[in-house]
Order: sequence, then structure tokens, then C-alpha cells
Amino acid sequence: MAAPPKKTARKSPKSSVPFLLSQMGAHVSATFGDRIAPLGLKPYHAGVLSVLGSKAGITQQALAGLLGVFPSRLVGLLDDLARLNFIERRASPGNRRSYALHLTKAGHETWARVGEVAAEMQDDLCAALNDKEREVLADLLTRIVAQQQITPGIHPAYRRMGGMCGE
Amino acid sequence: MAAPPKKTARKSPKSSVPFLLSQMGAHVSATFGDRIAPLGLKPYHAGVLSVLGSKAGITQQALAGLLGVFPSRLVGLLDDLARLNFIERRASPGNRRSYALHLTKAGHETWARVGEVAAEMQDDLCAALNDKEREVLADLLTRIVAQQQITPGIHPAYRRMGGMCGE
DNA sequence: TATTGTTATACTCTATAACTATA
DNA sequence: TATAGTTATAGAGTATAACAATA
Repeated sequence: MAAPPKKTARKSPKSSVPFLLSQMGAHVSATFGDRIAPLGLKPYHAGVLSVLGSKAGITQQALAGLLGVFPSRLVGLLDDLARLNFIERRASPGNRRSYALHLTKAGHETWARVGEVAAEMQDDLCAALNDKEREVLADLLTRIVAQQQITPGIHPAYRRMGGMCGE
Repeated sequence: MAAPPKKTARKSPKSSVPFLLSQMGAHVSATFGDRIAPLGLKPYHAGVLSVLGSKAGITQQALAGLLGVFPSRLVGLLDDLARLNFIERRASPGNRRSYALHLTKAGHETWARVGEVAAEMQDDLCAALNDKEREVLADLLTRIVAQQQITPGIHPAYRRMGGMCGE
């Protein structure tokens, strides 16, 4: 529990890494939201598409557990995506209580489009950096994410206070 | 408007810089909120303390303009800070409509404490990086913030849709 | 009785407009 | 008439509990 003696040299608060990260995170999230709005999506929809893209057939309970939100919160969110024909709730074989969640063809295409948006954003965002610096930045951030116990590929905003009790 | 031809090599979406920044930003904001909660503050309170620390005597209108929020939103926020005795609304000399906002002694102390929290967070956050890497990270982020036209020291979350019309 | 998904309720946050008191 | 600050209202988002169907 004792804080390690080693301290980063104190800089102006405006250039502190936490503040810069918080600034950039808010900026990126807002910009991302603006850019996927024409697809009918909000950022949390995109996160669900992302998970379903790699975990086809997952149930709503399992998805809720993975994201760290209450299952009830997922209902409206999946309703939105179903209304847009991006996901399907298929009957689970052998258990009529649960659904197996799948991306539709349109869902896969939209998920790919979201990936393109992210790639465009990366170019805009890193306009001030050269290729080598972009790599360094991605590497440093990836190492921090790993060390901070953040689940790779899952956005921490889902978790905020949510999730079921057992955790 | 034509996008520059130069593109960053396409990586997995989970390691894209925008996604990593959004993840880290949410993580940092949440952690910061947890750590200043014992002071009776939310992150947006801290942002106001920060501005008042360097712009003593500013009016509410001016502060609202600086942060990019509606003046009405500031009212409750400043009420909170006044209730905690961290700020004072002093009479403006020569204009009985407006107040001059000032940090109290307790407000200055709390603002310093918030700075300490940020410094502690920087150490925790950068535990996976050595001193040189921390400097590099701060430098890269600072350059992106500058290039993206984000006002240094002002958190973009205030701006979201807020502000007065003329902008 | 336990579990899956859903609905219902209440609470926070905050954009916006209307208001008051000065100017 | 215009401006500084305030109050009021309404709508979005979401945590939590209660519920219905199935196991």
C-alpha cells in the first residue's frame, strides 16, 4: 500500500498525463459519436456490434456480463440495433428462455464501416505525429491499458456502477 | 478537404489509437471522480476550481463562455462550491448585476489537493512506463491536443452542445 | 426454486426557455 | 432595450426492482 518513492517530475496540471488523457478521451468519444451518428448509431451501439462481431451467438446475459452492465439496460440497446436490422435475436436451441445474438449481413457491413470511421479518425487525430510516433503512442497506451487491468476491446464506460452484484 | 493520402498501417480495432484514448479517458475520468469524491467534488467542480485559480474575479458569464456551457448550468455548480466554502461570489464594483468569482482560502487549499490527486494518479497510471517514456507520452498527447484545437486546460466535456449560440 | 429476458419506476443530469433585477 | 444571474420545465439516460415465462 505504501506509495513507491519514485515520482514523475511535477509539471503544470495542464500538461499532466491524466488530464491530457481525459481531455483526449472526451474529444475522441464526442467526435466518434458525431461520425457514426449518420449510421443511426451511438458509441455504445458500436461497442455491442464489436463484441457480437467476435462472439456470435452469445446470450444477452453473457453479453451483459462481458460489458459489465445490467441485462435490463441491454434490452433497449438491442432493440435499437434490431430495429436497424443490424442484429437478430435467434431462438436458442434447447432453451426457450434465452436468445442467441447474431449480426445480420447489414450488421457486419455497418461494423466494417465503423472500423473505417475509426481508421479515419486515427489519421485525423495523429496528424501532428509521424508514423514512428504513432506506433510509439499506440504502444505506450496499450501497455498502460494492460497494466491498469482494463479489458482490451471493452470500453470502461459500460462498467460504471453497472454490472450485476457478484464482482 | 481532400484527405491526405498518407495512412497509418491498419491495426486491429482494439489497438487503434482512438479506441485506446477513449478507453483511457473514461478510465481516468472515473478514477479521478472516485478520488476527489471525499473532497465533496465531482470532476466538473474541479475544472471550475482550476479556472478560478488562474482567473480570479471572473464573472459567471465569462466563466460560462470560457468553459462553453450555458450560464444557467453554472448556477448549481457554483452553489455547490459556495456551500463548501471553496468560492465566493463577491459584488462587482460598479455593476450590481454581476458577481466577481474568487476562490476562498479553503478553495485554494482544495485546488492544491486536487493537484496532488492528479500527480498521484499520474504515477499510478504510468506505472508501466519509465521516466523517459512518461515524458514522451506527455509530449505526444500535448502535441495532439494543440493540433486538434482543444483549449489547453479546459476539458472538452463542458462544451458538448452547451455554450451560447454565437460560435 | 433459479434463471432469462422484459417492463416499470425513480432519479440524475442538463439543454433550453422564461423570468428578475439591474443597466 | 439589453445584460447578469436565476428559476422552471422537460427530455434523455440509466440504476434498480418487480415481473412473466421457462427451466
